[in-house]
Amino acid sequence: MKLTSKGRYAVMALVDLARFNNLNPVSLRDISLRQGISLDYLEQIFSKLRKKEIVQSVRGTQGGYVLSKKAKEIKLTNILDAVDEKVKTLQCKKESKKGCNGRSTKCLTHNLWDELENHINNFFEKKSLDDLVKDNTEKRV
Amino acid sequence: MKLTSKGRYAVMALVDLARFNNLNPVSLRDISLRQGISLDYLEQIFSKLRKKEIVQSVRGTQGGYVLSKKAKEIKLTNILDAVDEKVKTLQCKKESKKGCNGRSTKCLTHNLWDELENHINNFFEKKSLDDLVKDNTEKRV
DNA sequence: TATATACTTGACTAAATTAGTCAGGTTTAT
DNA sequence: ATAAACCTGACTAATTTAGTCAAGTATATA
Repeated sequence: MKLTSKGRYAVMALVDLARFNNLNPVSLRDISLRQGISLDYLEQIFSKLRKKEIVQSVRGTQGGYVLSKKAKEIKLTNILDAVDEKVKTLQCKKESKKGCNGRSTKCLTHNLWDELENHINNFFEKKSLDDLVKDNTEKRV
Repeated sequence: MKLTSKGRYAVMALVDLARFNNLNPVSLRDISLRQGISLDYLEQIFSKLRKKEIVQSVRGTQGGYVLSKKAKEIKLTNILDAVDEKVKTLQCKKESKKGCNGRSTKCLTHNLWDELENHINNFFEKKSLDDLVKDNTEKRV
């Protein structure tokens, strides 16, 4: 089980953005340089973040991205959701009709994966972008 | 982020095994049929479980597998560890020397992934095979 | 208004991982 | 003897990941 780069990058980029957000739009180029993430890849990621209204774009020179909401209101769930980085533990949900509907001996562990999903999502619900920025500034002070 | 089939199968198979463990060794063929998992794949999985001393094999006719310890003493961590289904959130740990050692602005989110790892592992530490078997028998009664 | 900066979009691809299959074994109860 | 069951290693198709590449559009500013 792993968290993929796309999800990590999205969070890293947004923390970076949030720290400079007060003043001007932040360009992907800057984020790319600071965080060491490919610019082209960042563009893909921000396209998704924009569609989910987590960031807003400002075109043209001196353009870039700004947060659509306050950092406190952006939860990790929102970010990871936006880039399709969901927690998937159950296969049987997809093919809902077959097996795993309580009758058969299959999916002895159905409840377990549900619990796990909740457990993880709970973590993501609690953490806001603001929490992460604070964690970081505290550490450097 | 997803839990792969190997991990799910390992847990499913062991819950199945644990339920019949009292009497005789349980053959992979039976587990394969009951849980709908390919026999060949189960053999790979059980090879790993055996190496980590979670199960013991009994060869020959009427052979199969038995738990090495009591179900209460087998935690989910142990199972998932055995089949290499660890929680991997951080890439930067691998290439330890580069970046992410506190100096650079990289890895603003380092602590976050650590926290997440702990959060998930905590869940796996608490759950024992016995818990899962009980959950299941309770449900059917 | 020319131009550089920066966002926008879609197609493409190499590498890695996953989820197995396949083909051969060896062991042992009956 | 023989069938049931474990044991091992090599192989592979499909999927996912982590990008790259190309060709734009929008706009601040000199």
